[in-house]
Amino acid sequence: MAAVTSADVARAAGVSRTTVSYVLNDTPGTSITAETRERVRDAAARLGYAPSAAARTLRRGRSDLIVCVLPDWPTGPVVDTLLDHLTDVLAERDLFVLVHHHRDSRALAELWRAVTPRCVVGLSPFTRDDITAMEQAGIQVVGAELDASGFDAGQRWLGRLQAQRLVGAGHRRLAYGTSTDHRLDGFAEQRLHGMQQWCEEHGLARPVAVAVPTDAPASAVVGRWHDDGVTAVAAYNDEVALAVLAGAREAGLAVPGELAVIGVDDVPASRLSTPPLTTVAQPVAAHSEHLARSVLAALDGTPAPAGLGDEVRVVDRGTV
Amino acid sequence: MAAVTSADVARAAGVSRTTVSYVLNDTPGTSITAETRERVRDAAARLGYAPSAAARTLRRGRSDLIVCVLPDWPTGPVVDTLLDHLTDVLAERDLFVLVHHHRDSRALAELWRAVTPRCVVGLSPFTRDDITAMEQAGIQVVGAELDASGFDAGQRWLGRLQAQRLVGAGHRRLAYGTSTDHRLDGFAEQRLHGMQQWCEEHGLARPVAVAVPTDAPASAVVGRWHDDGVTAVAAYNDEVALAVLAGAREAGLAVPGELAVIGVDDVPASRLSTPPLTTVAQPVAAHSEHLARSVLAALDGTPAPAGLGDEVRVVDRGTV
DNA sequence: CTGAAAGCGCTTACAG
DNA sequence: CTGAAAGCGCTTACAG
Repeated sequence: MAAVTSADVARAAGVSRTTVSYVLNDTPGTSITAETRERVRDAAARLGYAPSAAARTLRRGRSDLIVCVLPDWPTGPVVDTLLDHLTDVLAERDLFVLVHHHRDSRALAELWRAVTPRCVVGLSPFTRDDITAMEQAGIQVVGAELDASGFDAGQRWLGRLQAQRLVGAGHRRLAYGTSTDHRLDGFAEQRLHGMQQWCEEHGLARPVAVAVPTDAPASAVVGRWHDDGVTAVAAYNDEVALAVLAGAREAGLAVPGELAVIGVDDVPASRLSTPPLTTVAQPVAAHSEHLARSVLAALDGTPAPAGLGDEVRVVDRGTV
Repeated sequence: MAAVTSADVARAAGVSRTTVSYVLNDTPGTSITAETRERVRDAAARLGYAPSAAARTLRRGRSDLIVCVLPDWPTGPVVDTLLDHLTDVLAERDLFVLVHHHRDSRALAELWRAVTPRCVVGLSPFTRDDITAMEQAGIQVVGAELDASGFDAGQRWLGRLQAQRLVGAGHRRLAYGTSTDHRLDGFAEQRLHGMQQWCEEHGLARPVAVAVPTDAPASAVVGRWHDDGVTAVAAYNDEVALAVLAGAREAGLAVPGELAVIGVDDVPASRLSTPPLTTVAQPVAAHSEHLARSVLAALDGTPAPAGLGDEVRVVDRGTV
């Protein structure tokens, strides 16, 4: 509640606001007596001076803030890693990362009335309108692929890889187990799509998606798959895969003998099931590095780094 | 990069900046011609005018931003729920929530040079210094218990409850399985402490904590416990409990016959193990509500809501 | 080596 | 019903 300004500090130290600013910002090229410096610092500390971020930002014409926009996904270790790395890298330039959990309730544009960051980083593609609004507000935009196509391709690749692995193990009749969390529909669609593409290219029947609740063993779904002659399931993620696995156990189906299962994410729990889960691991470290480099490139006006290779890999364990 | 200001809009619309501000902010009590209003809005849209958040904040003397400080914990569904609810509640007052992932690398105080929110919400207790710095910067502070004592008591309660449940099932020799993730040490200590307190109060041997890696079945640890005569394990959380469970299976110990296990969190995966995991569920909805109310109270200057009751409860399933 | 002054872009009494 | 002017708190040429 204080509201101590640089003028108060100046008065208390018996100098001008100019000097206060120079001292407190360590402005180079100004030689101010050690004694004066100390007087200023003392006064600032004594009064509990905290410069106004708004005034600073207004005057300098740019902010030291980077906002990272998180889509409406469940957060977890992957996003954590991304964010931590970004924060570390940007800390070296005295920049701060703040995270916005974007929900559809309010347009993103509203946010820029409350804060104008130097740069906005998106983890999923922005809409054209959002991009326009940010650019007009003088905000740099960095997206994991601004057009959705690269982003989607990455997702499809996961599905392709799952299909490939399953069929490589001799399966011909595949099913897809998707999540009941609708926030993930966009991903699930692309991953399923990739799997279907791959199957089509290899002359296999088109796999169908079934929603698998993850709050209980999915024995009913598993039973139906078995009745339909399905011998292998690609799951949207490890959580779904684990529910399928538990369902198979309840239904008395041998894994991988009677039903093969492959997940995505390589979460810690995937090593704990019996048998341990075969899954597809996403290259989190590479993604983090790429994102950080992209932001730096945008900030420096240098060309964006090349797109990420498809460094996704299958972690072979016991369910395929 | 544009840099369209309200002056540009005023010029384009043939009015003063005053009028632009009135129209664009729907300032009540000003009767401006419908025709003028339209001219202003048109000009703003045509030029892509985005008001400067910094100038707005500086002039009005307060920001529409709330920063939520997240300690260095792994994020997950619980934190998500908290944040989403807070964002929803504050959206009704045209306030925005931004999240700061706090890492020890930089002092929190540095952040207030880049942004000055109206209010900061902490999910874990702040240090005295941090609180002072925020108050001096004119920022309101809301903490889940500003002094750590209430916070710690809640954690200890979890440990007490686990002990109580285990002993209620007839066990006399208990062990504690803690996490290897050191970010959680603070919690783990308190939870263990609570369990030890309870045991002491009931004349039982003091349980010892053992770190349980969660990236593989914990058969070695389980074997040692068994050799020591331990018949029941309280786990730091479900992830640890699941590793213990998998270890018991590998070691050929019957659960709960030869080894009882109880977790904390009630994560989805806890329903999928065999047997399904007995665990302690934290009242996330109640916590969210309480946090949101606390922030509102701070904003309105009304008294803070009463502390949260200990609405933690045991979810009985198959491992005790 | 230090200070007086301008100006960042907005909002809001105050005049007319 | 609309505009000219002040001022939020800072930084930074510019003078001295």
